Amino acid sequence: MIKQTTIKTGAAIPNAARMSAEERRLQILRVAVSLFSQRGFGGTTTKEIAQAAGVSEAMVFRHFANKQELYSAILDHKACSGDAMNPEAMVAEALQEKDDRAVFERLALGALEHHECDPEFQRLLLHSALEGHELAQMFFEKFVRRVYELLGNYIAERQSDGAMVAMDPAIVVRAFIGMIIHHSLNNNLWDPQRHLLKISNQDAAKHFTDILLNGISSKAA
Amino acid sequence: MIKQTTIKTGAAIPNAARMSAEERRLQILRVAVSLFSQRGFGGTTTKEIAQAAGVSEAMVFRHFANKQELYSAILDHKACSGDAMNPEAMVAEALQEKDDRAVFERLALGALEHHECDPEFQRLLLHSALEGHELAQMFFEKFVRRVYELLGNYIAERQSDGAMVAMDPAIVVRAFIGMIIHHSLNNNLWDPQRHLLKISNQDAAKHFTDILLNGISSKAA
DNA sequence: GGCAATGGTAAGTAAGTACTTACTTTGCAG
DNA sequence: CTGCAAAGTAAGTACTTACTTACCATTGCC
Repeated sequence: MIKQTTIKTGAAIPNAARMSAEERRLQILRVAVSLFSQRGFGGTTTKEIAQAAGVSEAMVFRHFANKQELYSAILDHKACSGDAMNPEAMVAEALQEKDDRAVFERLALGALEHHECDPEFQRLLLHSALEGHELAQMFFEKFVRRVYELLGNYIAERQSDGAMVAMDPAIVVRAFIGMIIHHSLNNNLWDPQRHLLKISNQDAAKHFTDILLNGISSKAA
Repeated sequence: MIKQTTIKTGAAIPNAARMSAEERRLQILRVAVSLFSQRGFGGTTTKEIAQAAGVSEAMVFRHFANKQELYSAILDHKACSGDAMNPEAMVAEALQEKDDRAVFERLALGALEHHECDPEFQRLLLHSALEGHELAQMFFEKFVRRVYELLGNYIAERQSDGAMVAMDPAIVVRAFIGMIIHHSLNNNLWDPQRHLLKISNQDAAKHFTDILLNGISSKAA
């Protein structure tokens, strides 16, 4: 006869097994990511996090000293566990071969795919930027700045090659990043049903690159 | 002898005069705009709003039934009292004359200037979009959609004129709006010190239009 | 000058909020 | 089997929150 576990208290899932500390920590982190990205820091209560994780509130505070530390742990986790967080590696060979199209298109596609398969990240980042959290600033300094330098240097190089018209590279980078980020933001935040524009990431990356590299004016003009 | 008003209770400014209902309502609205744009809906307390307005909390609730209504009133006020909220009028003549440069540059400059002189608006809009407030959706439907249609139709027309290469107009619009919005967002949110890019609105509008219309590839290529 | 209407407040209340304490259960090494 | 550390909880605490009530003060009007 199987010894029925005494279910006095309502765990979220009846079969919810006892977890190791690390498992539980990660699980709390995961549900907190989801909640914070939906409602922001101020809009999410520790009680909700605990309920979503199927544990009591006390467990949240055993694993994280306070709400702020939980929030920081999340941003740390998200910002550092970067899969698509290494732009240099992503376009290294294209840079060497001076394959303009490959450089821009690959970067664009990388970003678009990343935002698509992890939409929470963008929301989380926006929330923390609006709330003035230091880690948003850190992400900006550590990642965005690098992309500006990487792309900016490449553009400067291609300009002196005579392959691109003279213009502050930073403006070009801003224009290109703007297309990509704004497109992701539309997909994730403003227009998730894609009423205004429904397009695959491949096509988006291709067309944004087309616009940047070739412009939309006809060659005949 | 001037009859000294009995200052028992601490109004923010000692000389704070008694206001008419409408004045007070607008004043509360103004300070609430500032606070909500800084901290968001959940992050702002009615007590803070009252203190910033130099009145008791009860006054806030005399003028607005509850916090949500105050928030709605703000978004209403911001979205409707549109000065730069009429894109059609802004570029009407340029559209008729088919002056591509004027159409895009004027629209860009209008948006950039608006975002610069009213940075709270962008923050407020982002907060409400993240929090899923219906008025963010409404703004999107009422304003953004109109810009897409306006610009999209114009681009389609110019394409059939043979003046622009064939490409889904919506993609072009998204690319262009992306440059502008993302630039404003950088200036207002991510990089207010302009470390990455310091440029006047005129130059930004001009260069973004350059990139969109002409592309950055040299004509010699 | 009296007096109603209106601008304004102090002091609540009930329901949260983040966070704690004191306690119970469970797996597992010896 | 046993004891003990670690996973877990119920029931708090001290404080804040949105919102209310019952009352005061100033103003313009007759």
